[in-house]
Formats: sequence, structure tokens, C-alpha cells
Amino acid sequence: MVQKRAKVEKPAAGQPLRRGRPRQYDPDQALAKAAAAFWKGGYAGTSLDELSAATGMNRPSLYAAFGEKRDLYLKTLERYQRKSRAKTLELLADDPPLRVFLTRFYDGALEIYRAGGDDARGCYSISTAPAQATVDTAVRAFLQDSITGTDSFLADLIGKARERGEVAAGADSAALAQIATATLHTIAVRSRVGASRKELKALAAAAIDLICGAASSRR
Amino acid sequence: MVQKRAKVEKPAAGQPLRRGRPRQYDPDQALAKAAAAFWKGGYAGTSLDELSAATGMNRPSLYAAFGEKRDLYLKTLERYQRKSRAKTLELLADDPPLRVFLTRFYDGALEIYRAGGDDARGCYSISTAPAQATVDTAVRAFLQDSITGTDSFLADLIGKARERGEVAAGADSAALAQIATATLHTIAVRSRVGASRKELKALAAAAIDLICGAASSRR
DNA sequence: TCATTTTTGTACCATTCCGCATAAATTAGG
DNA sequence: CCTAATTTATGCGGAATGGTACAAAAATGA
Repeated sequence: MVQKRAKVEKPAAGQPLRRGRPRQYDPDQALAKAAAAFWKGGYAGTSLDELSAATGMNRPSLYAAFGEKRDLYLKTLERYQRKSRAKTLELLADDPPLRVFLTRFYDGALEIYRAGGDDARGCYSISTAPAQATVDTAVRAFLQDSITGTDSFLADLIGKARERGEVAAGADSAALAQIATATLHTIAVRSRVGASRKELKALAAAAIDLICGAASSRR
Repeated sequence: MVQKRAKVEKPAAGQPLRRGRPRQYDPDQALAKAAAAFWKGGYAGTSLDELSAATGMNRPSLYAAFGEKRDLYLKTLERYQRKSRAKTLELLADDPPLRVFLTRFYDGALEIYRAGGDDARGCYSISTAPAQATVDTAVRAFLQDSITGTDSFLADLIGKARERGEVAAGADSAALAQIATATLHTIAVRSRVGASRKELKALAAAAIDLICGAASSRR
């Protein structure tokens, strides 16, 4: 089979030109493709052949770029986390009320979990990392960190919202944050097994009512 | 290596005696051992050799008893569900208030998820099935069914509690049930990555307060 | 004692797995 | 042109994989 010759992208505009043969892949895009493969099959269920096919890179190139399979997986997890957090921060740009933010937050998650179609993917980390967490301490640490990170991020937001009177004065912001994270987790799992977007949006709305107080939504 | 000869258990007391060589394993116990192996390594990450070692059965016996690897996994999932549901029903024996039931419910889950020690296992189905759900429709259907089953079971209980005045009169019992299930899901994942029992009990208590109404807990 | 039935144990099969060794290809520098 | 640097491509190698064939073992029934 003849290999198609890929046009080499921008030659690093101005920088000292790289010496050897130019790479034919974009590292970040390759990581995205690898993540998609793991996303479907899980870590152990995805072979290097499949990863090679998904990324368009042959085995040695994969290896040189990302290390062994485990390293590659960890890098896809980190990329996912990085992208997710960036996307979440964008939702705060106009400093919205808590209720508005949470609605956007769950909407954004659903956007990712449902892959823009009916092909249910669920949350990448929640769907694939737990199976590996007992065997690989790095995966476990990542997931642990990811969850507590979400908790504290939301706790901070909820605490500030409480100061603005958007949440009951006596509320425990850390506890409410854990409930908000729990809602994300259940949406993650449910979307993996094909729950409808409509149903999950309703679930999110109910959780938001509970967190922010149902009364304040009925004006 | 010399194989230890296992004492044959009760010869089926009274029943028409089985014809051939007696089996040296107890099917249900073998299923439990297999589940423990999958529990740790996930479906794809657990080999037949490991399953064979865990159950003490050699490969052909495993195959004859439970079918191929996938069948074995599905049977461990069903066993887990059966046991979990039975255990949950026991909690209702004395017809407790919703708040009491939910406390027992999450306590019981924690008992299983934390394996009675510091060896974090998490929930069997939530930890292992999502990774497989996109590839195996039976696994996906199982998980889907398991979740909606929990939802409707809890919705029924919450509905009845509302009639008894234990939950706000205007509350949507189905929505509250989904939050209760969400709480179970987050406990499942968190315990998989090593969250402490104390922390998770606090999380459950906060969720219960939210579902039953915090006010009614402060007398 | 011998045939029948069922389970066990050994060993094997073809395939797939991950990782790497090695050579060809493609660039820049001199 | 030639050398150095870097990536790609082919393909190997040993181990592990899921599944099975086959004979020995252990029970019952006649």
C-alpha cells in the first residue's frame, strides 16, 4: 500500500529549523486520536495496533513520541483534564450567578460525554480510569486528584455564591460541592450507557435546584 | 506441583446422586473468586490464567462451568447485582424512616466498596463495567438496567416517605431518587481511589440532609 | 468387574500482545 | 556531495492471550 505523503505544516516560522526528517503527525492531534481509541475500548482493551491505526503513527513513532502504552494513556488523561479545566474556566468569563454557571457546566459536560451524537462515550476519565486505578497507582492518583480538584473548585464557587446570597446562608459549601461533583459523576456514567440528553439535563436541573435552593428558582 | 485434594462437600443430601466425577469447586464461591479478580484488574485486564488461579479451577473446568470469559464476567455481574439487591431489601425489614434507610444503604455500600479494609475496591459494576460498555452491548444493557433499577427502587421509597411527611410535599420523588443514586455513584468512584470511610460517610450524610430536608434533621 | 458419565489435568494451538532492532527516508548544515 | 540528525517503515521475538483436544481420574449403575 502506498503511503500518502502528508504536506508538512508550518516549518516553525522563523525558529531554528529542525535538523532531521520532519514528523508527519501533530502531537496534540495524535494524542486526541489515541484518547478516542482508549475512550472506546478502555486502557487494557485497546491494543497498540489499534492505537497505531487510530493515530496514523506506526508503533516505533508512537513509542518515540509518547513512551510506552501506559505513558501514552496517562498523557491522554492529562490532556483531557487540561482541556476540560480550560473549558470550564471559560464559563466563568462573565462572572455568572452560580445557577447559571452550573447549568453551563453540566451542559458542557454533556456536550463532551455524548460526543455530539448518539454514540455514547461518557466521561473519559470516569469511564476508563477506575478499571485501571487498582493496578496503576499513577492512574489512581490522577483520578483522585481530578475528583478533589473538581470538589475544591466547586466549593470555592459555591462559597462565593453563598456570600452573594445565592445559596442558603448556613450551607456547607464543601458538602454542596461534593453533591455537585456527584451529579457530574452520575451524568458521566449514565451517558456512557446511553441515557438521553434530555433526561440528563433534567437530572442536572434537579440537582441545581437542590444545591441553590428550589425556592429561588421560582420567582 | 502436587494438587491438594479437596474434600468433597455434602453429597447433595438425599437427592439422586450425580453420576460422574464430583466437582471440586463450589460454583457460587468460584464466581465470587472470579469477581474478585475482575474487581481488581477490570474485564480486559484480567487473564484467564489469573481467573484460573483465583478460582482454583483449571481452564477447561472454568469453561465448562461458565462458558467463555465474557460469559463468566456477565455472571459475576449478575451475582453481584443479586446479592446487592438482596442485602438492600434486608435493610427494609423493620420498615424504617427514609432517613434511616438511606443511612443504612450508604453504610452497606461502603462496607462492600472498602472490602472491610484499606484495600480500596470501589463498586464492582461501576468500576469495571463502564470501560466495557461501549464494546459489549450486554454489559452496557446490564449497567443501564442496574442504574434505572436503583433509580426506580429509590423513587418508590421516596414517594412513600413523602406520603408519610418525611420529604417535602412538593418534591419530585423521581428526581430525588436520581440524586440519591448519584450519591451512590460518587461514593463508588471515590472509594475506588481511596477516599476514607469517614469522608464518604460525611458525604452521604450531607446528601441525605439535602434529600430529606436538612431542617427535619435538626430537632 | 465393567461400562457410563462427569470432572480434572496436561498440553497444545493459533493469534495477539508489547516492545524494540534495524534499515530506509528525509531534512539541515557544511 | 557528504555527514549528521531525526522520523518513518518493516518486521522480528518472546511472552502472553483465549480457547480447546485429549486422556486420566473418580464417581455411579449394572
